This record gives sequence, structure tokens and C-alpha cells, in this order.
Amino acid sequence: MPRRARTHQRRQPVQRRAEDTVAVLLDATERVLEAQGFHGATTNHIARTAGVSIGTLYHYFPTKEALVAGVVHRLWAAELETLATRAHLFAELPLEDAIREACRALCAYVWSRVDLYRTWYSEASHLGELGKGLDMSGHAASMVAGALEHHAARLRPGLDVTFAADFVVKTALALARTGARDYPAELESGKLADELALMLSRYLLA
Amino acid sequence: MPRRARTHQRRQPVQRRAEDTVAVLLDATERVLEAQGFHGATTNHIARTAGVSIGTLYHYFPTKEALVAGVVHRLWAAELETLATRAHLFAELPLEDAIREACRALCAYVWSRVDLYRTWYSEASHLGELGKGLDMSGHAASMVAGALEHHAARLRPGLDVTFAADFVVKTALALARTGARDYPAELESGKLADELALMLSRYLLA
Amino acid sequence: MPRRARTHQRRQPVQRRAEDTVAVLLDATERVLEAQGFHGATTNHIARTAGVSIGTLYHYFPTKEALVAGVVHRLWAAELETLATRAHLFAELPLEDAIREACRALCAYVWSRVDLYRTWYSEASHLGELGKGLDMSGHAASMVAGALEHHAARLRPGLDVTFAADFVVKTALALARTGARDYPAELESGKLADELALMLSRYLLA
Amino acid sequence: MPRRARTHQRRQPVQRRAEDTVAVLLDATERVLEAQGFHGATTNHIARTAGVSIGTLYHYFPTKEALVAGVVHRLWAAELETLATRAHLFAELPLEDAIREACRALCAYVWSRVDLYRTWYSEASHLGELGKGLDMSGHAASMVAGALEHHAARLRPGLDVTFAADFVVKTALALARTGARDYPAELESGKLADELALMLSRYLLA
DNA sequence: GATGAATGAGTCTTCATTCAT
DNA sequence: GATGAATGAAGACTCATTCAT
Repeated sequence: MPRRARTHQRRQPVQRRAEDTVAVLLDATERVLEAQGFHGATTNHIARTAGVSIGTLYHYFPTKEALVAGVVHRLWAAELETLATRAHLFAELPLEDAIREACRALCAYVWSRVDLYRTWYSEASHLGELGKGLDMSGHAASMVAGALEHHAARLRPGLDVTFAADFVVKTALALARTGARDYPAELESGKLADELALMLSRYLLA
Repeated sequence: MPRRARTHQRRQPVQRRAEDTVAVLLDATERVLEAQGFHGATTNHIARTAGVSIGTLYHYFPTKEALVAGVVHRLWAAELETLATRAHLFAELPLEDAIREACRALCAYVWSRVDLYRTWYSEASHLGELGKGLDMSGHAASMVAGALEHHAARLRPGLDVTFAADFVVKTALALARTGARDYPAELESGKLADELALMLSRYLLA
Repeated sequence: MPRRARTHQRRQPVQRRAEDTVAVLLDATERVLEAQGFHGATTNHIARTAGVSIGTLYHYFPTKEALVAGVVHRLWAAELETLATRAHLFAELPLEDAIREACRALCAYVWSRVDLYRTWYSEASHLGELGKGLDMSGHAASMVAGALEHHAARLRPGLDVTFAADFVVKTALALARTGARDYPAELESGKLADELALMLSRYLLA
Repeated sequence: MPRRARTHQRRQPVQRRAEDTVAVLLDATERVLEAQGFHGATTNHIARTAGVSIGTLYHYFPTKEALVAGVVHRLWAAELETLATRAHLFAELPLEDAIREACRALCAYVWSRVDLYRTWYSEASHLGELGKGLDMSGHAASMVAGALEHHAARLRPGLDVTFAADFVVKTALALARTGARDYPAELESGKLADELALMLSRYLLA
């Protein structure tokens, strides 16, 4: 039987020191997950790696799941950040070029954490709260939707912009993430990013 | 620490009865996984559900992982089968139509097992042997590659057929599978299949 | 909890074939015990090694304990046989020489099965029926007692012949058996046998 | 297949309380072994007897084998202690008398734990680390060797002192231990000790 | 007599979590 | 806030043994 899935963080850290502890714990969790996989990561091992006691760990996170969820959320946020910092490109470049840059940035980020995606992400991503995941891809999707409006003239006729923006984001995320296992070489070389960008561009443009 | 990951089946069933037992065990495993998720599924529960003793379960599968791997492999085989039975369409129909039929069939299959994809597939798919997964998508990819040669005249110039065939298969699999969570409505309605088909067609054709 | 300790053989084999089966099973048991130790020896492995089915094994021996007891008894019988075939020496040679020959023969026998004594004998000897063990050492002791009467004139005054005969036999058995672990080199070279013989002779003689 | 034979203690107790726990666990193990034998002793039963949780048991000992090894080592240490506290007698008394006292003390110790030697010692002593056993008998042997040097003038010519000291110790241990089964009456009455002492003295002295 | 698939009670062991200090 | 010894529910897995064929 699964333990209860309380995945909310237990307390908002209000002090500098406590914030540190939370970050230290998330870092340690990530490191242990990367080394041992989800199944092999134990809370005691994580606490030891973080250099805090197991009691302290449970002071900040009510369950192991919450801890892992924290890492997942942080990862999602970083993925979103990677895309968000390229948002302005959609106003500055032709759509194809902006899409290519966004895909390249996303794939580069995945490549920079490739072991993480390979070892435990698929095993543990379901612990991330669905809502936060939707928020994250929703943010990215509305960003893309804005970009598409901006380039409306060049879009293929009949395109459902709202759906397409979302679909394109989820496709990019899905392929970049699974690419860590399925296409490591192409992920590193940039080919995956470029083919992905090509596919998305042709899907969107006239 | 993770238990050992022996995922090979323990004995080749040589008698009619034994083959039944293996199938019964895989069926039961699937049912229990669907109801409880990977973490919540216990071998004792699976054995009880299958109507065999726990000893018999371990007679055929050396570990829980091997049992789940068996279910994953069977699922992969069914996905492949779904595509393989549509292979002839690529010789009979325009490429767009054949692709659409293939995507529809794949999405329909995923929809028919949607709970399974939603509850445990992402959590447990890594237990499937990578080799078998590559075999499976490789088969499908070479099928697609053949189809592309057949329609060579209409392909977009500069297309790397070998890569594209593989890429297209993996994209379809990734989106159909994650669609169970991300787009249940569109998976059911067929919209996901059609948008996917459109994206793939535009990626491939001139 | 220990299983019941039924250690009697289940049926007296009356046919040639069945006798063979019993011997084959005891041989296989010995081989498996030697290779895996008592804890690691399973009845299924023993049956497979013997080339018979597990059902057949249980046809002849009611429990694993009975099987191991059979091997222990056979070993005791062989030890006794080793001594018994030297009994005549006590009538032919000076006592010291007869004792030395007996000790050498016993140690040589132990050396010839040294792996067996090293791997499982101590772990499993308690499964041999105490009665049979006493019979065996009792036989040897009465043999020795007879020898001592024959050499009565040379014995040390005050010697309790009955006790001494038994004591000497048990000492020889204990040291030869534990010598497999404690003195492998001296067991092989014969030094253990000679020192043992010297100790026993000086204990007995004036 | 035997479980792994990790027989090292898992953590050095650093606090008063923890030392107690280890001792409590060893005591409980001894009691359960005495009542049920090695095969019948379960870790859960031992933990319950000790009044600690099963988790605590595994906090200090990684396996059942390690726990039993701990008891064996403690027993060996007590045997050695029994001899060591008599070491001074070898300087104060004639050798025969010192030997007799040592044998009596050893046999008395065995008698004081006779059930233990009878029920599980032979079944489980192989779990003690060979090295610790050699250390223990080596200590005793060098003690005896010192004593023999001290009485060199009275030793029989040609005696190999180094070997003899070791041989004498191992003989005494083997006979006292097996005496629990073979000679309970003589063990209790002291006859076994005296005959053993006589045998060893005659082996050593001129 | 022989077979071997099936049984299932019972074991060891793990690890998330608590709480007294 | 921090500690970490202690907890114990729960689960994977073994293997001696049975019995229908």
C-alpha cells in the first residue's frame, strides 16, 4: 500500500537559515536520486548527504514524496525559466528562428542534467503535483500563444492557436525529456533540437 | 537500496498449463497495477488476484520487477502490433492518410488502456528492458522507413529518412502515451491523433 | 520454528533399483552439502543433482533432516570401518604402534573428505541420531577395550579401562574431525595423527 | 541459497544506552538460541525477548548471522577469560596441578552453560569469525607456551613446545565443548576435567 | 514407482516516520 | 530548531513438502 501522498511542504521557511536548509535538502535529494534512482534513495541517506539530521529533514518536508515533489517542481521551474528567458526572441526573430532557439535552449538544459532525466525522472515525475505541471506548461503555452498571435499572418490557415500552443509545448517537453534516453547523441549534438524545431515550425506555419 | 533488478522470466513454460499460468499472472499484474500503481502492487496481492499461490508466482518470475517487466513487454508488443497491422495502408493510401490511420489506431489503443497508462506506466516503464524497447520501436521505424521510400517523390527535400522514421515513431509513442494524462479528452475524441498525424505529415512531406 | 525432526528413513528399499536410488540420493546430498553447506543445500537441488524428481526424493526420505542424517550415519559408519579394519593390529603390534596406525588411518580418512568436514559437518552433525553415534563410538571403544585387556600388563596403574577406551576413541574422533579446520597442514602431513597417537599412548601406558 | 554472511556488527555503540542495547540483544539471542536452537531462533522473537523493536535489532546487527556471531565471540571471550584468570597458577604450582586447575575451570564453565553447548553451539559456531577463534586459542596457546618454558626442565625430551601448547589448548577446548553432549555426567562430576588434565600432563611431561 | 507443478507458512529485512531529549 | 535512536508495519521472497497425474 502506498503511504499517504501528502506532498505539501510543511512550513514556509521564514528565516534565512531555514531557506538554506530547504535548498540544501533539495540539492541533496537531487544528488541522491541521481546516484541511486528513486527506489534506492532513502530519506536517511538524503539527510546524511545534506548534512542534517533525519529529524530536521522531516521538519521541512512531511514525507519523502513531498521532498521528491519539491525537486520535481524545481526542475519544472527551471525548464520554464529556460523557455521564459527566450520569450523576447519571439518578438525579435522570425518564428522559425525563435522556435529553434527555444528548442535548442530546452534541449541544452536537459543535456546539462541528462543523468537526472535518465535515472529517476520518469520514475518519479508522477509525484509532482499535476496542477503545478499544468501551471508550468500553461505558462509556457500562453507565452507561445502570444508569440503566435504576433506572427498570425504567417500561420497555416485553420490552426487552432490555443490548442497548438499547448500541444507544441508539451511535444517539446516530452521529446526533450525522453531524448535523454532515446537520443542522447542527438541531444548533445543539437540535432534533436533542430529536428524538433523543424517539426514544430512546419506544424504551425503555412 | 534497490533490490536486484533481475528482470528475466525464470522458466520457459513448456506445457499448456504453464503458459496459462504465465498469462494469468501477467493479467493479474496488469489489473493490480492499474488499481494500485506500481508502488502499491504487492506480489502477494498479485498472486491472490491471479488465483495462484505466491510460490507459483515466484516459480515463473524471479522478482516483482521481472513480473512488471513482463507486463511492459506485452504492452509494447501490443503497441507494435497495433501499428504493424496497419503497415499495408502505407502502400495503399496517400501518405497523409496512412499516417492518420496509424496515429488513430495507436491513440485508440492507448485510450483502450488509458487507466494503465495513467496509473503506472510512467512509474514502471523503466523496468522494461531497453533492448526490447529499441527492438519494438526499431521494427516500427523500419516499417515507416519502407513506407517513406515508397512515397519518396513526395517527401520534403533534405529529409534524413532513417532518422525521420525513427523520430516520427518515437514522437507518436511519446505523445500518445503521455496523452493519457495530458490530453484525455483529445485522446478520446481523436483530436490528439489527428493533430499528431498532421504534425508528422507536415514534418515529412514537401 | 524448526520443522519436525523425523529423521527415520521412510521405507526399506527392497529392490535393487531402489537401493540404487537411496545411494544416489545420499551421494548427491553429500556433493551438494560439500558445495553449498548445510544451509545452502536445498532438497530440490539435491534431487536435481541426483537426477531424480523431488517426489522420488520424498519417497525415500521423509524430510531433509532424514536425508542429511543418512549422510551423517554413512560417514560415521565409514569412520568406524576405518578403525575396525585395523582392529587386528592391536593383537599383532605393540600398543603404541597399533594406536599410531589407527590414528593415521583415521586422520587419512578425514583428510580424504576434508572439504566435507570443513563445510558442513559441524553444522549438521547434530542431525545424526545420538544413538547411532553412541553405537558407533561404542563399537570402537569396545574394540579398544579389548585391545587394552590384551596389553593389560603394560597399562598405567589405576587406569579405568572402560572409561579410558571410550575417552580415547572420542578424543581421536574429535581431534581428527576438528583438525580439518584447525590443522589442515598437520592433518595432511601426518603430524596430527602422530601427536594424537603419542598423547593417547602416554595417557594409557605406564 | 544462503543469505549473505555479513557477520560484522553494524555500528559501534557510542553511548551508554546503546551499549546496553547491544548487551541486551546478545543476552536475548543467547536465551532464544538455548530454547529453540539456531534454526528455530527468529530475529523477531529475539527482538521481542530483548524488549526492543526489530528495527533496533537491525540497527545494531546487519543480519541474524551477525547477531549469532556476536554471541559466539562473547562465548569464546568468556572461555579465554576463564583460562586467562588461571594463568598465574602456572607460575605458582607444579605443572600438573596448574593444568588440572585450568581444565577444571574450563569444564566448570562449560558445565555452567551446558544447555547452550548442547543446543546450538555445534550448529552455529561456524558463524564465528575464524580469525577471532584463532586469536582466542592463540592467546591461550601463548599463555601455555610461556608456562611450558617456565617448566622446561620437566618437559619430555623432544617436545615441540610451540605446537604442543596449541595442540593442548585445542584438545582441551574440543573435549570440554563436546563433553556437553558426550559426557554430561563426567563433565559435572569433574572426572572429565581430571582425565583430560591427566592426558595433557602425560603428553607434556617426561 | 515416478513426476514436478503447485503450495503457503513463515522469515528476514527495509525504511519512512516519530518523539523524547 | 535540531537531533538520531527507536519504531514496527509491511513486503519480497524461500524452500520443504504435497499430491494429482
